[in-house]
Amino acid sequence: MLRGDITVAIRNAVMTELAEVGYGRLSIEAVARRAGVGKTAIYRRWSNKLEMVMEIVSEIAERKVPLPDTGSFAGDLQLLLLIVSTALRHRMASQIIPDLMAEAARNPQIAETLQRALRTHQTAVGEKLIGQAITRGELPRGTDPDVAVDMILGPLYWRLAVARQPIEEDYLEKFTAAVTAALRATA
Amino acid sequence: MLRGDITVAIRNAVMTELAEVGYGRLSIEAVARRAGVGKTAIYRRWSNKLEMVMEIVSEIAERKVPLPDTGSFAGDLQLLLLIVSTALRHRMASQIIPDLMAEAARNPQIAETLQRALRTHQTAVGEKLIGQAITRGELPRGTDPDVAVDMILGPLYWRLAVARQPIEEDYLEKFTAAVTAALRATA
DNA sequence: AAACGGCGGAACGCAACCGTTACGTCGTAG
DNA sequence: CTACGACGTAACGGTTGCGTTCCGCCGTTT
Repeated sequence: MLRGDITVAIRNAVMTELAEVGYGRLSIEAVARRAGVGKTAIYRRWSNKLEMVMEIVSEIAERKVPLPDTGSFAGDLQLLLLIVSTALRHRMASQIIPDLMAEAARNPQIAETLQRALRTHQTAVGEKLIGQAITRGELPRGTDPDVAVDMILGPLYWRLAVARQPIEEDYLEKFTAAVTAALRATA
Repeated sequence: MLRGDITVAIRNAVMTELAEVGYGRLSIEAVARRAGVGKTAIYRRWSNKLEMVMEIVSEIAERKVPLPDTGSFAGDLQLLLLIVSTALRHRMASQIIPDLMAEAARNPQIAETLQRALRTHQTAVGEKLIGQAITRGELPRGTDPDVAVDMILGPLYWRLAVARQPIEEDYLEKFTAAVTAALRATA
């Protein structure tokens, strides 16, 4: 029986190492070193760097995020923005996600794993959010959830993970107003 | 005198290699191999992998892009979207940019180089675009160019470089309408 | 008490790169 | 015609990582 505490130590080490040096330069030896573990313990669990990283990352990525339902679209939206922006501010997310995204452009297996994890949540959240708003009459019936998701997550991701600019206090409010107006116009 | 054709061959090799394996795994030997050149030719020009990549990338990144002025905001916007989306569809851009972005989270020098190249263009385009529209009376005076840039580039980058979904015909139109509505609401 | 199995540690042969050096070739400037 | 300098090739010693193997330790199970 594989020891659970060792597995946990390895998982943590992989995530830390991933944030620090990225997938490309992540080495099994460094993971073992950081976890305070023999290489054998790792190879007893996974046979590859790729397999190891994918198993660990997708396990984390598939944790369900509770969908907001505050009673109004503006409330839902602001809460969602808050959740996403908080998540993206964390070092783990803001370093690991872009890194794996870049890697996904090269490795189909990474791409598939990531896309599944990401798109599943994405469309789920988008459709629920937009659906609720339409039911409430806050958005026109023809609103495109696809465009909506892009208009919501895109700027946030851009600003936090790409441009790496801070989000000031009034930004989220302006942004909420902008997105609401934008979505009404897509119908 | 260093031979120009050799320099060109190296530059091309670096870009190709960068797209193929990413910065983290890019090796001088591989660049030399691909360029059909000795390692000595490379070390005669740059002393580092970092220095080499930075010099080459920033040279390319700083090429000026003509700013659109079609006479109307909708026209400007649609042209800009077309330019950016075409650029991001190219393998070079869609692989190298996210890769360097991810790397920038770790390496301050890469971050600084990239940010300068990116933000310079970004704010220039944004301010010109928004400024023109305000002058024409198409957008209210208080329109925030900062938010505007995020609302324009964010979704595009997200969709093309992150989610890697195609952009259908009617998407750009819907998107143009959405952005226009969004910006009117940020004042 | 004995057997089992996961563990860390150490070492294996192999491969890739690093950054540097020495050498011989070849085109061009003087 | 000569001298220079950029070039490719090859090799250097050193480092890092791969994936594997063997060992001895130790807690659990039986």
